[in-house]
Amino acid sequence: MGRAPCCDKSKVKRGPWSPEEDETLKNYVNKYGTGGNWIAFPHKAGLRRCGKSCRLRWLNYLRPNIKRGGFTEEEDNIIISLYAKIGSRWSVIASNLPGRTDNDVKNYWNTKLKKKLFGRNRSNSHLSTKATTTTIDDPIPNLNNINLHGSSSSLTAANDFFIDDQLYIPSFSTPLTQSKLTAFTYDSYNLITDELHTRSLVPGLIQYPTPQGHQATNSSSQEASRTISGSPSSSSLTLDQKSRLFFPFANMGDDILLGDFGLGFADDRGGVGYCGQDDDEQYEIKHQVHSFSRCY
DNA sequence: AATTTCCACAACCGCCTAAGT
DNA sequence: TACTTAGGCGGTTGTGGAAAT
Repeated sequence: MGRAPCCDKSKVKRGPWSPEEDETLKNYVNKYGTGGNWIAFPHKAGLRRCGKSCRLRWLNYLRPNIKRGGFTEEEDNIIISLYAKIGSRWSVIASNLPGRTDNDVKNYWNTKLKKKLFGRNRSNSHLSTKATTTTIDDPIPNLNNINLHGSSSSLTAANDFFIDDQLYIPSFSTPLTQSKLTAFTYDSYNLITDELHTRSLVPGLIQYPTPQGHQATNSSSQEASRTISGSPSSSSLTLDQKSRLFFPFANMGDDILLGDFGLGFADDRGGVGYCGQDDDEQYEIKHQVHSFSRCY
């Protein structure tokens, strides 16, 4: 049995708010406040609306100091950076943007910013835009929703997808509108790196492998369940090498977004350092990092 | 000019969580 | 401790206007 509805849908008005309703809501809140009970609010204020609807209308449009439209470059960068770190937690992202609401930020991301970054347009709008699906045109997937499987033993085609038990790299052609993700397994690690280095196929990312059999110590069972197998030995790697991600074609100073990990920048060798203080922490972080994106 | 398609965004739905009892 | 409930949140849908055909 489902949850009881918060109000009788047949007795409340739905759809767009009229100026009169807005005025009634505003006047009541200005006089008496919200009363701390949105469910009882519409009755007290004389509105034939669901309490949730009143709350949303007030929070997103009628309360003072709401900014509408006209996102600045700086706001764009904050959204992009936070999205890469925490995914689609719009309320958290919005809390970092004074005057912006979660709904506004979410709509802005879905309709403009994502396209601005990844170049979706009418000609390719057939590509999925479902937020719960990680698609080839969305190089910063929501890590909470990733549940994609597939295997590939060699450099894959762009549409061959990945995730569990595999490392993968995003690759970029120029311009960014051609961005795509390319997956590879540990088994194909050498092949990939050789391809990247010798043929300069695409600007991309190389991640050093974790030692064979190493498992994340993360308490999350989802993360910990990602057992790495078949990885080449890393005994020849120095700690410095192990602690870096390599963007062999990045320019020094390039900003690079690491999904679920944060913002880094390429050093003079195109490397991006981990934040981890010790081996275990670095490996733990490594297991959490599943997406990468150049930030333009 | 009429129709269709696309886009932006307001609003809704349903799930989760914290607080109250 | 278990249950109820309102608030909060993210995903999705509906709608009006703009653009394309």
